[in-house]
Amino acid sequence: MDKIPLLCITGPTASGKTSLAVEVARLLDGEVVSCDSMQVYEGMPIATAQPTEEEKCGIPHHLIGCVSPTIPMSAMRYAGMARVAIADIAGRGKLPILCGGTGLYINAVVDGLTYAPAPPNPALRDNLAQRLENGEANALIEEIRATDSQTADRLSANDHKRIIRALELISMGTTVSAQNAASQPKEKPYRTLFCYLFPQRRDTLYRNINARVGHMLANGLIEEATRTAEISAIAPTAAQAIGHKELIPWLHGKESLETCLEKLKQATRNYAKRQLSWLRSDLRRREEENNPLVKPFVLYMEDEGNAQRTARQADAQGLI
RNA sequence: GCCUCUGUAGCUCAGUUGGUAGAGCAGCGGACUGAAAAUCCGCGUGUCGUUGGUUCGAUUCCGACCGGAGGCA
Repeated sequence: MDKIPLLCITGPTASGKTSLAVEVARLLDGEVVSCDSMQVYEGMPIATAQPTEEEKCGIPHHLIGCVSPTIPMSAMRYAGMARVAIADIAGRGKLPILCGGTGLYINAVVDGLTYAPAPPNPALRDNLAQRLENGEANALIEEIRATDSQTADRLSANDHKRIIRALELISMGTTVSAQNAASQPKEKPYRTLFCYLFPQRRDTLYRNINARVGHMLANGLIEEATRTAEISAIAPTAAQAIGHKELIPWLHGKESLETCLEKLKQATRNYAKRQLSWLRSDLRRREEENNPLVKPFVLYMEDEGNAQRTARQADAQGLI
């Protein structure tokens, strides 16, 4: 049976993924599935730069603003939702276009990662966090080493999050290494054309980011942040979004608005750099893997006609 | 005009009891498999404001000058 064709568009924030996806969707009769850990949440459309109706140009978009911020999202939960959306779009004879900048979520979908039955365990996490506070990091790493030396070797004593997750898996009778080894399916779930949208120059990207913060401000970022600040039940996951948390010192009168906006821009630049680091390594890996079911290619932000180029690639790949 | 403080990495500042210097942030590179817009790792040569003097040797001590902050007039 033939695999569902999938076009994937990724790149750092403010690289122009959204408009590229819409243009390509119009050329190829597609629908967009957002792959963004924060755009899925409702109530924060400005900070997370969700596409507006005008930007969507009538193209249906999925998995945007559809989850309550009180729910903690995860790569696994997201992947499940995305698979349903992709199957639905393809079932209607349209081309699914996975578009977003959350690399881990993209891989969960494109590579069809599977997960051991080891859901987050809040009580255990609290307990371990407490022990880490008490400076037991090295002891905990030794605990990990007993069953999974490979992971223990790679962990830094400061990487509390990963130490906790490793022990969480062990408490469920598995390990990070075992989980990772088992997660790769024999075959990729889709026939994917994988587009990386990269900046040719870093300062162009940073200029876009700075400008975007200006637009957010003009479009009501402050009102949105104020509203979020009043929601006490917001999950820790959604609370991590860049855009609101940076304004809190100003809302509390501790910092000038100007300072907070600078911080916001800076946090976004730092984030974009991390994305680039992930994406470059992801591209390298896919090129080496040379899997016939996942074809990577690179586009540059500054180039004109990227949509046409993508459409031609999709055609050549038999995606349409 | 006088007095005091101050001038060290892109920014904020440490420091050298005289042997040419180091943190945080920024920036750059990397990692990342049920929190990922999160989390973690690595990378620090800069006329130590300028200019004279003392000294084997000054960014460090002394003088002058220039810039900044404050105080007294």
